Amino acid sequence: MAEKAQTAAKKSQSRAEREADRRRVILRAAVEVFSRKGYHGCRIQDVAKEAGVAYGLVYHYFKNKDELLESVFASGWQNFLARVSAEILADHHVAARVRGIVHVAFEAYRRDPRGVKVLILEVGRSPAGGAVNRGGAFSAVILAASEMFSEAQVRGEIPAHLHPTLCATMLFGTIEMGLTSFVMGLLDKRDDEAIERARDQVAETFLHGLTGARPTASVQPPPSTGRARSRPTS
Amino acid sequence: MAEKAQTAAKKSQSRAEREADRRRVILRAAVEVFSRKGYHGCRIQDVAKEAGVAYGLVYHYFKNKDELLESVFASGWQNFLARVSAEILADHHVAARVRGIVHVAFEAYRRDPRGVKVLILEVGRSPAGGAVNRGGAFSAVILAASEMFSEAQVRGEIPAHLHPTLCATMLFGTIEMGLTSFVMGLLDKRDDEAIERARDQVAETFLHGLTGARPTASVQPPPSTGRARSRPTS
Amino acid sequence: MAEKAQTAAKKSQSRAEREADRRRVILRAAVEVFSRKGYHGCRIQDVAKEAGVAYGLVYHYFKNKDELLESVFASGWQNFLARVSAEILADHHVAARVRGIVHVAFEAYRRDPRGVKVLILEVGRSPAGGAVNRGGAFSAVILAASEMFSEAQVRGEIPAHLHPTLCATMLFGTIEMGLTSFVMGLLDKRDDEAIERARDQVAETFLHGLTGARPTASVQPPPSTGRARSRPTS
Amino acid sequence: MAEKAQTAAKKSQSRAEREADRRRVILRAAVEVFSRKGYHGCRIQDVAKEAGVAYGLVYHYFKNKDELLESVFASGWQNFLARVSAEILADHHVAARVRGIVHVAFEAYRRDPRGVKVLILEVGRSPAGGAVNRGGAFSAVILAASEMFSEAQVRGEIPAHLHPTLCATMLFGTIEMGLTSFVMGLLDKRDDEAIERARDQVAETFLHGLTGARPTASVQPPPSTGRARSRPTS
DNA sequence: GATGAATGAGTGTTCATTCAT
DNA sequence: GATGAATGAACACTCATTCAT
Repeated sequence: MAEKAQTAAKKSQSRAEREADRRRVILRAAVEVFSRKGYHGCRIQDVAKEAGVAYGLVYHYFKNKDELLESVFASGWQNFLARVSAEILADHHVAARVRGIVHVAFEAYRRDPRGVKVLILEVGRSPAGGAVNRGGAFSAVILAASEMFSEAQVRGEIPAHLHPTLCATMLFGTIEMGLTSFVMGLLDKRDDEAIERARDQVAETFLHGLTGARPTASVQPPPSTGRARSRPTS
Repeated sequence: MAEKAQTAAKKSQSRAEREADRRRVILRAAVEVFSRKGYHGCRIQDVAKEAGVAYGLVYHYFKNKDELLESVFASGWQNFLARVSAEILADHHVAARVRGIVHVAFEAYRRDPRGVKVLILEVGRSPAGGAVNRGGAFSAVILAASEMFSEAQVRGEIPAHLHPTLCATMLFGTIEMGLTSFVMGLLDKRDDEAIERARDQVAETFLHGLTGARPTASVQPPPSTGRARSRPTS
Repeated sequence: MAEKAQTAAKKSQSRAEREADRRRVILRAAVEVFSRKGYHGCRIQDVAKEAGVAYGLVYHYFKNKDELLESVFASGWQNFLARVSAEILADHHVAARVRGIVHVAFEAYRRDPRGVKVLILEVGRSPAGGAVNRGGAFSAVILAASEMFSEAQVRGEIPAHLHPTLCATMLFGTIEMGLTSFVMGLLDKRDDEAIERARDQVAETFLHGLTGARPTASVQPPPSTGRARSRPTS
Repeated sequence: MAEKAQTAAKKSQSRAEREADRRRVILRAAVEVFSRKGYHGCRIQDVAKEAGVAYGLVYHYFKNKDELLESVFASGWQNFLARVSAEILADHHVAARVRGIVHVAFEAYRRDPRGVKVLILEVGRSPAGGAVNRGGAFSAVILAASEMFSEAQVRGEIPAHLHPTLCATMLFGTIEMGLTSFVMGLLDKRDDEAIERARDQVAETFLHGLTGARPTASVQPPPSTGRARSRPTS
């Protein structure tokens, strides 16, 4: 009887949780496979094999291939988006906020290079109007960052003649290409310290320019709190 | 007589030239279609229709779809590569050279936005090891730029602690995202002046940073010669 | 109850067996279609339609068209090969063995004229180095038969000046053309007795020559055992 | 003027003759290519390249690919057919006539192995009703030979119980497979003496059987005339 | 829910044939 | 006549999606 109860408990717990697990496993596999072969270069079969589940099961959890990619994107992006938004909305000098954003991006890469690769290579570049409506989400960050820069101009933190949107895209462009250096093997992706140094260089160069960039203490405090004070601004 | 001359002219371009034309027409059509629907989203049929030629003719000039994309890339990239290389190898202060590179990139965009779009969205981001071995060509520019920055460090033009390769990728990342702003409609792609302003902002921000960017005279001389003097450096 | 049993039976053959059935159905359809239109003259679609399955299913069971033909060949040939080999290796006078081989061939034809037709017309004659490596299997029989004749020479059963390999090819050539007479409609393929007479004539003519051929009792015992005794040799 | 006349003469001669030459060159190339890759395995392009003429020229001389094959067949077969018919119609003992037929076949092979290969592998085996209506021509020989054997039965030269048509097909089957031994590399195709020995064995075995075959003088007189007398008849 | 066989529309590619020069 | 670019129908093969078990 106890056994039965336990089994029941186990199963009742499973019902909801085990399914969520399955879903996560498949999503994870999709990230792996997408990052290896690209969205168009892989078949559902590959994802299923990678996840260790049956072919058709993928369709139990995801309506179709596009939705799978969108889910990959959503699950990866949401997290990133939330963190970046937090940095953007923080009430710091724009330099600190830029540093925070860069920090978040590189931290995401350190934790999940594959996932970042897919976000960068697959989702980030699908042709406009493509299946994955990433434009919206991506634009959202850009817009938020634009407003941040706009606000910074009002505060007199950055020159008024700069186009805020362009500042925003440039920021993410610099970050992205910095990460792409690792993704494409131009820099050693397993060297944590190199990642940190790259992060600092990206932030400082973006802020002070190639000619005015200054070295920073290589180890930064975690991006959560009190950063603004601990990092000297401009 | 004029008629005869014309006929002669027409015939003189007959064989070889007209074929080269056809090839160019198809290549051009491929750029159009790729830029609209992406490489995977379009069929050879679409390219043929766009070019106004028969289905099979595409295969007369290109071995297969992959080679078509590669040719699109090659024909677009070569030009760009040559111009960028010229800037990189110019014997100017690094700031002037950076401005030159940015100039070339935006000029390319102004002349052929579609082509740049394809280069950026399709070729530039195909998964490593993909059919289009763009890695080589792309890496080549990065390396050349890296050396430029390395040299600039020796000359004391930029700080020694910066990683030259990272500088290079950041530069192209900034440029690319600056262009992507237009490609994705974040900025108005038909406003030539906006393009020029964006160009200047990209260059100046990259050189002097967000905080130190200064306005520039909006009209720049062509990137070929005498730029170093006419543009105040750092 | 009977119903239940039937259902059970149906289910007991479920997984593996039903798939093997499908495979066999497709293979059979391929034989039909190949025999009607030839390998090059038929499309996968035809095979699918003949088999009553969906287009893509053919590719579920066979890697491609070539493999399909090869499978047709293998499945048809293996059986025949085994039977012929048994005759070749039997410890009888060479005349008995020759009769056995002829018997096997004609029997195969009687059972499955279509299959034999495909073997003869399609597989047997594909250009050397073709997709279907039938050469190996075919050569194997020839070689085995050659050795049989060689051995017969040692035993003094046939003249020493004959080239054993040539004897072997001649034997199969005679058989094949004998069958081809039916395949091509020179003789009536539905007349079982005609088939038997032809079989005997082939064997006797091969053994004793055109000039020395003698009539044989038209009905032969099955080729398995005791033949050597029941049939007078040379 | 003389020059002109000569040129004219040259050209007037050419007009008809040079075209016939071209035609022959293409036909010859077709034989080559068919023998190498088979009818279905080669493209018109291959034939043109082999012949050293332009792509489209093939279509000036032959209506289409099928007609090309048919012409190959016709040009090769006609010759053979005529010679075989001559042998069949000769007023000799059937044994002499059989020897003559075998002789003709092997002679054809010695002169043009490639051509024979094509006749055997391609034309001889296309599915009934195929593009190449070889059936008619082939059947014609078979029928003629059948009548020969029929007549021989009336004369008492061979047993009455044999089916004349089957005798005919067997004869050609034996010959064909004998030649196939060379075509497929089972015997050395460059050894002229081996070819002669094979020829004799084929004839003698067919006539007197495996058990009754007797050696023959290896060198035979040319197959044209007076053979009947010079070759001892059974 | 889990499985993988079954389906069939879609598409790259080939190649016989035509035609303008 | 000679050339080879142009045409487009035909077909093998893929793979997302469905469905019976």
